[in-house]
Amino acid sequence: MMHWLCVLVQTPAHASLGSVLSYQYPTLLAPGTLVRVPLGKRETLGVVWDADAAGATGEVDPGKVKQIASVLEGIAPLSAHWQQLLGFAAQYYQRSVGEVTLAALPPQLREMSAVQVQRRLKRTAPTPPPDGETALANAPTLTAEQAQALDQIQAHAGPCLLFGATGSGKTEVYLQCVQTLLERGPHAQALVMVPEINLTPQLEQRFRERFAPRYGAASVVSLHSGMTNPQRLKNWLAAHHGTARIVLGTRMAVFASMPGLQLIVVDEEHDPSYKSGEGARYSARDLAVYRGRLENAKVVLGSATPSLESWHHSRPVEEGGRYLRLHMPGRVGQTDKLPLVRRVDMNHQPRNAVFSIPLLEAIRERIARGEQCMVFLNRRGYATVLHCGDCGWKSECPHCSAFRVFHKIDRTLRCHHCGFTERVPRACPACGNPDIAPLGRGTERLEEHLAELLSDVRRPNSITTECPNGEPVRIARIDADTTRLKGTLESQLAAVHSGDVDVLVGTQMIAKGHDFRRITLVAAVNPDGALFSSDFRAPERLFGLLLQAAGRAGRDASLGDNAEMWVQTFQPAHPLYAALKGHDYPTFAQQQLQERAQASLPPFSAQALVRAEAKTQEIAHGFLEAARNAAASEMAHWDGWADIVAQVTVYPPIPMGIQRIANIERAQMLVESASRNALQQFLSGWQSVLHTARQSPAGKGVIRWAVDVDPLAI
DNA sequence: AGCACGCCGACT
DNA sequence: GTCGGCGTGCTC
Repeated sequence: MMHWLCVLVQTPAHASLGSVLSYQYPTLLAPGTLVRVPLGKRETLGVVWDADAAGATGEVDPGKVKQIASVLEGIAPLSAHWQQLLGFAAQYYQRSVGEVTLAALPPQLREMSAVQVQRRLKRTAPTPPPDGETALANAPTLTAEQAQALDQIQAHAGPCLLFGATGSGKTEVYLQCVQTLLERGPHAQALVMVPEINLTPQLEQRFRERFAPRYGAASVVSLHSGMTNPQRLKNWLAAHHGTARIVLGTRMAVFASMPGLQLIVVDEEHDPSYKSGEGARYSARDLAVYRGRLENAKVVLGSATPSLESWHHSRPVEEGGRYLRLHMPGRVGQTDKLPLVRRVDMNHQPRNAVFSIPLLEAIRERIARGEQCMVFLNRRGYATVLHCGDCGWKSECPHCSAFRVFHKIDRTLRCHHCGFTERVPRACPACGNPDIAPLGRGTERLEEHLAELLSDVRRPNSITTECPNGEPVRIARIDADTTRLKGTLESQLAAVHSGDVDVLVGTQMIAKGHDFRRITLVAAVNPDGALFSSDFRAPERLFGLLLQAAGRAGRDASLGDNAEMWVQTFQPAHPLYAALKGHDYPTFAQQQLQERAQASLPPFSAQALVRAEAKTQEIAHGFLEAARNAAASEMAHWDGWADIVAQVTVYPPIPMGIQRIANIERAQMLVESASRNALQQFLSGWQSVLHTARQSPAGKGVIRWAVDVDPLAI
């Protein structure tokens, strides 16, 4: 007697073949069992999802149903909760459940036969028994504020938003939260997520120091895409089998199989890195909240500048809030004084000045005192564009609708979108004028400019004396260009820590996570751009970035009293800067939420985006337009769909911000609804319409299309 | 997505 | 005469 089973396989989202296939096996396999199945001419990894209903009702040709080739013995079936999480993610983000599920498993598992898996499992040394007797590494005593936050987290059933200023000691709260939880039972597990791979090593070190003495070195593992496939498999298995008690990782870790999961921490929850940009465009933060409710695990979202979504969800319960908001305004073990925010009105500065006179003066003073400064500019390279004054030529990228950036260091013009790189022409390629000039400035030019401005300044002899020792000022630059090689970021950061650097110039890269103890001045040279961006989330990001940057200043108590954050702006009266001056996120958030409510923007509405790529803008537009029309003309007449379609607005397609990248034209179309539920239902029905449109003449020439639910950038 | 089959140009 | 280009079509 053969049992029929539903098995998930990895099929692309838009393939005509579904991702849930029927197979046979002599014995009934538990849902969640990993198997190898024949698919076409090859054999592939599959996940048993269910007993086969389609087979039972005769929807598939019985003659076509093949047999499961082998079972991956030794790997326990994935839990029902895990299946539910992946089912939800697939449905919510409009992808096939097979694609999402197989993508959530370690890549190496997909390439291993049952025998190889068996060998691999045997090779894994039996984990050393946890020595429950050894004392934990000394945990610092919590401040009253931290202790209170911890108590409330323990007592509260739903998700918590830990709103804590930079330096308020959020990580210590996470650590102790994890600690209490691990002591609750020998199988309890915690998941801690951070936005970037860069941040995992220091986090791992901190958790290891605290927990390895008691629970063993194997109790803490990381999961992120920077690891080798064998490492990832090893750590995934450790999480799946429960030997790893603490899993640290980036957004992908939200899918880690953790049978004893009891706590999920999402640090820097506002960070856009939690939103995946390809495949299923999931938000690991949102899935963490879903998963927490599903598995009855505690969820802690932490940030000094929460996303407006989370802030809104943590409004008082009486107003409908669903998260508990916990405020930690103080800075631990440091000066209580927050850096003073100073706005420089650039309208009253010499025209085209990059550094205002007072800012430059302030930087000089700091250097003379042996303190460090940090200067931000969110644009790498030397100049944003090369320009010919005679004929008006500009360094456009031939493959993209964007300018190539001038990199002086290797004298190249580089497109930051497609990577196309050429040597800088000697003369204007259009008219031969040898006098082509750089326009706009990036970090490279800023570094050079600053070096000129500070060429007369000499470093002090040591930190303690103010006598110049004759050495010129040292300026370092950290951005994606200087850290391309692995390990360079670490060595550059070390140079800053050791005090070898007086001024650090960089992109937002330097604002995140790193504690520079001797930096007392942080300056944003030209942050105004985000105030006038068409992206309604730009102010939120800017505020977060500036506040985070301000937090880099004065982390050393002995120097903290004069820590300053400088903002050069042409809009000194802008409410964003006013709120920044008061380090007042709540006021800023309230202003923003008011604007969003008035404009019916998220979180007061739900959005999705359909993006299409094609050889021409007309094709991309045509496809989107066809799908849009079909929503109004066809879907509205489907039985019972009129109401749903009526609750949803599909806006006309528009070219994307950067229309063309690497010779591919891109267009997008916004879908909006006051009801998240209606939007969800609409999208699930619309999926087939989009498929049809892709097949129809209008879809001819479309290279790719994708739905992005809850998009971060529009 | 893989991996076939399938029909037209330059090589031992 | 074959090796090989990537165009369309199928996979429980």
